[in-house]
This record gives sequence, C-alpha cells and structure tokens, in this order.
Amino acid sequence: MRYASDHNDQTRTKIVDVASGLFRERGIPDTGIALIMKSAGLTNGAFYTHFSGKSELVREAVSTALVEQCELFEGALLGGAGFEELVRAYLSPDNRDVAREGCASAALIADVGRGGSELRATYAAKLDVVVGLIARSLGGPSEENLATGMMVYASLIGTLQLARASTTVAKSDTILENGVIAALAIAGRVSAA
Amino acid sequence: MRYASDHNDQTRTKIVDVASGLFRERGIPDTGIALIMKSAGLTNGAFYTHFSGKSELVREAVSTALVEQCELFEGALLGGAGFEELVRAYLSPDNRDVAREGCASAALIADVGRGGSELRATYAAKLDVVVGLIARSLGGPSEENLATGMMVYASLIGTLQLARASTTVAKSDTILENGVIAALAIAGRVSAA
DNA sequence: TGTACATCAGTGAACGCGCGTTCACTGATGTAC
DNA sequence: TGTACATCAGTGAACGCGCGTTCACTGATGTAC
Repeated sequence: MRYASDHNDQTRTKIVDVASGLFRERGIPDTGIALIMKSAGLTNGAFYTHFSGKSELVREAVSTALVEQCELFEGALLGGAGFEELVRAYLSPDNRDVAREGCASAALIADVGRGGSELRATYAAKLDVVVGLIARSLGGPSEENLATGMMVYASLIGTLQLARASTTVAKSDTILENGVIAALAIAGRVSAA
Repeated sequence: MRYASDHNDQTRTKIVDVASGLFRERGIPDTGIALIMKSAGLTNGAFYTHFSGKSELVREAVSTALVEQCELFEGALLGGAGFEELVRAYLSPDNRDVAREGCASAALIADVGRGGSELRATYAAKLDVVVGLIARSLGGPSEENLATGMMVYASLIGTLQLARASTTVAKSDTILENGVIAALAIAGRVSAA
C-alpha cells in the first residue's frame, strides 16, 4: 500500500480531534468543513472520503470531546482524588478559558438539545459514562449516586457557562468558587432526599 | 403621518419579539434575517431601517428574552410563591418543551459566552435582575442570597439543558424532578457556607 | 383649493461571500501476466 | 523483467444555496405656497 495500513484511521482521528476542539471553541454552526480540514492539514474535498457529511462528524466529535472529559475525571480518580477535587478540576480557570479543550457539555449541550435523535443518543451514551465517574467519586454507581451525579454535572455545566458569559474575571472567578460550594451542597442533599 | 406615531416602535418591538423566540428555538447562527422578517410579516429589506445589523438585534432579543424570564419570576413572587415554587415553575415540562418561550440562558448562554463584550454586558445586566428575583425569594437581596441565587440559577440552567438533551421523556422528567431537590440543596447550603 | 414636493416604512431584487457537497483528476504504490 | 492496469487518499475547482447587507424604488400621507 502507498500509505501505512493505519494511515486512513489516523487521518480520520485527526479530523475528529480538530473538529472536536473547533466546535467547542466556535460553536457547531459557525465551524465550516473547509476550516476543519485546513486545520487538519488537508483540503476540503478529502472530507467526504472519511465522512458521509457534517452531521456524522458532529456526532463523532461530540462523542470524542466527552471521552476527553471522562479521561480528565478518570485520571483524577486514579490519582486518588475525591469528589471535591473532581469538582475543582472541572471548575478551574483553565477549563473555563480554553473552551477548545474544555467540557463538551458546557460548550455544546444546547446544540445537542436542538439536534436530531442520533446526536442526542450519541451524547446520552457518553453522558452516562461521565455521570458514572462522578457517582464513583461519591462512593459507587448506586441509583442514588447516579441521580446525584447527574445533578452535580448539571450544576457544573451551568456554572461554567455563567463563568464564561461573565463580563469581568473577578466575577467569573467568584462564580467558579461558589460553584464548588453548590456542588458539595448537591452531593450532600440529593441522595439524602 | 401615514402611520400611527408609534407604528415604528411597534414594528421594531415585533421584530425583536419574533427574533427572541426564533433564536431560542433554533440557535442564533441558524436563524437568518430573512426568516425573522418573514415571521414578523415583513420583507428582509425593511430590517435595516430598524437595526444597524444582526448583532444589534441579537443584543436586544437576548435582553428581551431575559426580561420575559424576569416577568415569569415576578409574577410568581407577586402571586405569593416561595423559592420552591419559583424553581418548580422554571423546571416545568412546558419551559423545557417550548424553547421559543423558555429561558434565554438555557438556550443561548453558550452563544453569549462566545459573543463580544457588548453582548456579554447586555446579558449580564439582565442576569443580575433575574438573580435578584431569586434572591428575593430567598429572603432578600443580601450579598449571600445573591451568591446563592446565582448558583441556583446555574443549576437550573444546566438541569434544563440536560433535560432537553435527553433521549426519553421519562429520563427527562426525572432530571427535572431531581433538579428541584438540587436547587433546594444549594439554597440551604451556599448561604450557610 | 390645487399642485408640487417632502417624508419615510416598507418592497424586492441584487450584491459578494462562505456554506456543505460533488467530482474529474493526480500521483504514489500495489498487482497481474 | 517489463508493462498494463487497479487502488485509493488526497487535490482543488466548481455546484447550488442561503447568508447578511445594500439600494433604487413604491406608495400612502403629510406640508408649503
């Protein structure tokens, strides 16, 4: 073969990774195929040898972005982090400022909600994994901890979005700090209810 | 004059109202001027006799949508509603299903975060009013209650977004119900911290 | 009173542009005989 | 061994389309003299 046997896969992965970052940074509708392909070091025509169309890429890019989220949480858990450290890792200024590498939900969930059932199903599958990891930090994947984990995640998403929409760094930082307290409050109460 | 003296204002308000709904339903980048004007019963050319461009309309439409939010909360408070009833009004299936008339933050906050400083400032101004109303339902606009109100709002936004992105009505309904518990938990804890 | 002009919200065709997508082609490497 | 053909990731120009925006024009009503 004229390319290494995994060349095709590598190129495809590269496109998905690049798109995953650009979508989070610019939003899905404002990110065109030509920009994605140029950022991946290719021309737009090659796109369709890898994907049936933009919506297929969107699904894979959203999925990949959420897997990154999982890896952040998994890494923290393996490092011995507890619930509060998980929350602090999420609500860090870095995660707020570098949307390209940040939480897919905070950046794209509204677009997912407006999307088709395929996109929502793809999102839901990975969301369950993220919530499972939060539940693990709460003691394990019991029904209660999963419900609490989902609410904690909801709170984290909203907090990060408010922090990103803030007009000053000081206000934004305060929101992130209060977000930790709010997450702790949810962790202590939803399960108990 | 060939039109009533307030005709111009009425048309402008009509355009803003229509845009405010369409933006929430479809997202800002996927809502074009032609569609907005057609929905308002006009042709696209007339748009520029009312606005300097799309971004001016976006600012006014976001602002208007948040004012609607305020009116929902104010109405509930005047009706004697307490904090929990406020939260339940927000996390209702109606507010989830009819994005056109629902919370501007849940629908548009990611776009606001990606927007310019003018849009963020416009959003922030109205956000403070919304948070002030939540604080009022917590007892009054003290520093503590405002901080708590902001975190409650963050949680509500995230919860509604997750509910909208869900794949089944049952899961979505559960998220809304648990969201009430989470909001109560935050109300009880952030202030106390 | 009649006529010429001013006002101005709105019309609708057109502008340049970037979108998602298609397609004839390239060129490096593999295989058949 | 040499030659003809197959493979296939990638190129880059072009497609139709809708975007935000512009602009010459309309037509109903007002004002000036």
